[in-house]
This record gives sequence, structure tokens and C-alpha cells, in this order.
Amino acid sequence: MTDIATPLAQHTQQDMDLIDILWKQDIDLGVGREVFDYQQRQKDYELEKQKKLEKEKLEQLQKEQEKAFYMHLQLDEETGEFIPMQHAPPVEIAVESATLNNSLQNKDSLGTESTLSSEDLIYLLTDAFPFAADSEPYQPWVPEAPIEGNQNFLYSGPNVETDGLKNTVAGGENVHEMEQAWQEIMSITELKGLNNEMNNMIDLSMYSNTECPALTDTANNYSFLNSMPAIEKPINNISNFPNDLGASFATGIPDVNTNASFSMDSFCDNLLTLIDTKLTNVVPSEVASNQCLKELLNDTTDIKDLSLCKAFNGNSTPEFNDSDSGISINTSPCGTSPGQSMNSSHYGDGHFGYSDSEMDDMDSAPGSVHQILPEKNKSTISEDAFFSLSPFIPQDMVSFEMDDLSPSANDLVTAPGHSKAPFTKDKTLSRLEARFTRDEQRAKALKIPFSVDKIVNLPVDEFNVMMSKHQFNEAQLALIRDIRRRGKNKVAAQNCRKRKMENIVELENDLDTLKYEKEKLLTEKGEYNNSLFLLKKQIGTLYMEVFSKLRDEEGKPYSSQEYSLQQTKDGNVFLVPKAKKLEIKKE
DNA sequence: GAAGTGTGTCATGTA
DNA sequence: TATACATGACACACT
Repeated sequence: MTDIATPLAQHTQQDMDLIDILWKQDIDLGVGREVFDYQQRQKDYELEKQKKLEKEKLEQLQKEQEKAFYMHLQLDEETGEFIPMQHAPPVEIAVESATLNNSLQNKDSLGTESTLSSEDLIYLLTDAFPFAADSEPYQPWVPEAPIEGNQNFLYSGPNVETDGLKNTVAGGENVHEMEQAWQEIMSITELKGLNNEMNNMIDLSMYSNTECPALTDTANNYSFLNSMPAIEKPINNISNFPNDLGASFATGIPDVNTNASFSMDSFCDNLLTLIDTKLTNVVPSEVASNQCLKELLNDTTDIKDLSLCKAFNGNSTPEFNDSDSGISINTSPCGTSPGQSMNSSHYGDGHFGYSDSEMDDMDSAPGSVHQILPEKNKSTISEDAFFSLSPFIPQDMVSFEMDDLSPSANDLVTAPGHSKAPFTKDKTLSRLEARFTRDEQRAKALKIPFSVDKIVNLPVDEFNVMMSKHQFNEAQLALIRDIRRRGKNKVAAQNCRKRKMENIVELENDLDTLKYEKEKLLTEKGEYNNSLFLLKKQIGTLYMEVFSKLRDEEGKPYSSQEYSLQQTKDGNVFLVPKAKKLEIKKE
């Protein structure tokens, strides 16, 4: 249907019939017969080509105007903003044009103005940043001759004076776009902060510029950026990235280079997302062999300084922060760290027959570490991005079973007991050691195909079934047995301590309760004592009252020294002589 | 550096 | 008898 590029004259009658049939089919879709007319299509093509040429010329013109505009601005170092020069020197494009071609010299009429009015600036801006209004597909500009240095401003377009005037008039019609353009310029100055961040990337200069020649050219050709101090370094530094990064940059640069609606924010995002993507994609597959990348990762302290840019605030910045703690020797897949008790290779099969304590001694003896390289890079990649990304992890550790890489909370706890880590000040190493318990390391060293978690937690039956599926030697069996015993005992000890603590807490609660009860009882006792005292007092008063009213046969009161009142069990009250009372008591 | 705390491990006993 | 569990005791790291 679309292949109708050959002239109709060359078509056979059969072709024409076919076209008719197809047209009749498409006519329902609103397709005119002219679609199949080659000459009509050729005219359209010519028109499009002409338009494209005009737009290319327009772009060239805009670039020149941008340059002219920025020559009227100076960077305010305090605010980071571009401001018009107070005593702006004549905009001498001619100075620049000493290295430019003749057509650029035609801009003298523009450059001879001593100052630019704000209106002129707005016109220039409007032309320089037409934005989406006339966005055009990217047309790479290929210089006809080798370009060096400041000759980036070579211009071979139409007469700037006339065309530029037309454009400024046209651009001035849209006030809204002018304001938008001005705000865009102002926002670019906000990239001063980005500039500072980007400065940190200078350390990447180890990568030769020549590795990305196209990129270098692209960056240098971007005259607009070269004329802006605030964003000069980022662009220059782009060429310092390694090949794989730079190549991708080269594909991203054209947006910057040609699209007038270019935004530094989006550029920053593209740049950092690209780095992000590259790091993520490259590391897992090549971490063991890509020396260049390893160097890059060693410099991630520089790259991570870019974290202020949002592209780096994501999840792709693994914890390399500790790389300055001396762990760098461990970052190599070749594992030259003396403190690599976690690097199980030194347990290798050659250590069969060693007891746990002997193995512990090896753990604790830095000098005894054998530099046995991981012999393979298994493809069993962990789900844990950290392990797949981190150069700190020997690659073969990645092949550990998933369960090993997702230890229980208990396993994640640092294991200080018996873990005679020789370099305890190495926080990163300690963390990694905590990640892999000693038993996990041992299991890995003896190539036991089960996770410690499985070995410990499987029920006996399932454990036996699992064991029966493999052939193990003495050392492996002993280790599996020890791992299971230690694992269960560890959990038991934790439970025991937990229970002990719970018992202590319970006893403390009981103690508090008992103390409260004691206080309560003491209070009650006091109240009862008071009541008793009152009762005794009332009884005494009543006794004396009753006793004082008693009279003998002669009408005399009884002496309280000789008599007393006594009550029997049946409730009767008798007046008893005290001597008699004593006798009764004795009886 | 001593003391306290948390944890892993071992030895032993019990179910 | 094997296994799981409980617990005291010890060693070590850490605060």
C-alpha cells in the first residue's frame, strides 16, 4: 500500500488495476486518489524539503542570536543569575567572527549596537527560544570542515540581518512565549548548583576524552552551552565518561544541541538517569571482569555527590558510602582483603577435617587467609539488588541460595559472640559479616547446597529427605549437623533468655502487686487498730459507768480495787471479788 | 580500663 | 537411641 514510489508510467496495467482495487477499498476510509499519484507526492516531497531547509536556516540563525544575546549578559556570581551588562561593551560578533566565516560577519550590524534595550533582549529571547512552537525533528549538523576550538560558531546560513529581523518581529507577537522564554533563561541560572555538583565529576577525567570523540565534538559544538559558564563544566565533563556512558550520551545530546526548547532540568535528568541506567545494567553482568567499571564504582563517592539531582535520589545508589573505610581492597572481585572472613573461599575443600574451632582460628588469623579466587560466577543471581550490585560481595557469594540472602531477623543481628573478626573497626566488613553468619560462610565454603535456614528449621522428616537427595562427605555431614544443632540451640537460647526476661518482668510485676497488697493490709490494720482502740475506750467507759452504779447491802459503792465485773459465756454479768477472780483463773 | 549488656556457643539435663 | 528443647556457664564484642 505504501510502496508506490515508482512512477505511474512505469506501472503495468496489472499494477494500475491493483491500485484501483486498493483505492476503492480505501476510499471508504477517506483516502483520495491523489494519494496514489506519484507526481502529486513528489510535489509534496519537494515542498517538505523546502520547508525543512528553511527551518534549518532558521535554527542556524537562532543559534547566532543566542550567542549575541549572551554576549550582552554577564553572570552575577552572587545570585547566579544572568543579568544584562550595565556597561555592556559593544557586542562585537566581529571579534568572534575573526574565526567565523563571512556570513557571520554580516552580523556586524547587530553587534555594533552599544547596548541592547530590554525590548531587544525580549525579541532576541523570543527568537532564541521559540520552544515548542516550531519544534522540529532533529537534524544533525555535520560541519563541512574540521572544527577546532571557537570555530564552533561557523555559520553558513542566510543573511542574518534580514532573516533575523523577520524572525524577531514574528517572535515578538507572542508575549506569553516571551515571558516564558525569559523565565526559562532565569531558571537556567538555577543550575549553578548543578554546576557545583557536576564539578565533582571531574575526578572521572581518568577516562580519556578521545574515547568519545563524537561526544566531545557534540559537546563542543554546542555553542550555546559553551557560552554559558554555569553549565560549561557539565557539558565538558560529559566527554569524560567511559565509552559506554559516553556513547549513550551522544545519543542524548542532540536534544540539547538542536532543540530550542531544551531544558537543563531535563538534561540533568537525562544525564543522571543515563548514569543510573548504566550502573544498574552493567554492574551485575560484568562486575567481576570489567576493570573500567570497577574504577568507576570506586569513584562512586564522586557520582553520589550528584544525589541532589533527582535522578540520583532513586534506588540505584547502593551503599558505597563505606568504601572509604579501607574496604576498597574488598571491592575487587579478586578479594585481596585480609579481613575476608566472609569470603568463604579460604575455607575451601582443603580444610576438610578441621573442627569449628580450628576454622574459627582461621577466621581470626588475618595472615592465614588464603587468597583463593572464586572459581566461578554462578548465574544464580540474588533477588537482593545489593548483592547483585555491590562490588564488595564476591561474585560467587551471589550464588548462595535465596534463603541465605534473606536471613531471619535473628540472623541479621550482628554476631559478636565467637566471631573473631580481625578488623572490627571496619564497619562495612562487620555489616557484611553480620549479613552472612559464620555458619552460612562455612556452608558456602563446603559447598553445601542448602541454606542455613533450611538446615536449621526443616522438620526432621523433611530434613532427612533433603539430606538423602545428596551425597556428602564427613566434613559436610558434620558441618550440617553442627549448623542444625547450633541453629536450634541459638533459637533455644534466645527463647530461654526471652522467657527469663519475661519471668523477671512477671516477678517484678508480682513484686509490685505484693507490695501494693502489703500497703493495703497495713492500712487496713491501722484502721482496725483505731477501731479497736475506740471500742476498748467505749467499753472502759461503759464498765466504769456500770461499776459505779453498783451498791452493796449497806448502800456503799464497791471498791474497784477489790471487785470487778466478769461476764460468763452465757452472757450473765457477775460482780466478782478480785481475789476470787484470781482463783477462778488459776482453776 | 572496669562494668554492664547482648549474643552465640557448649555442655548437660529432661521430655 | 535420636531428637528437640531448656538452661547454666562461658567467651566475646560492644557500649
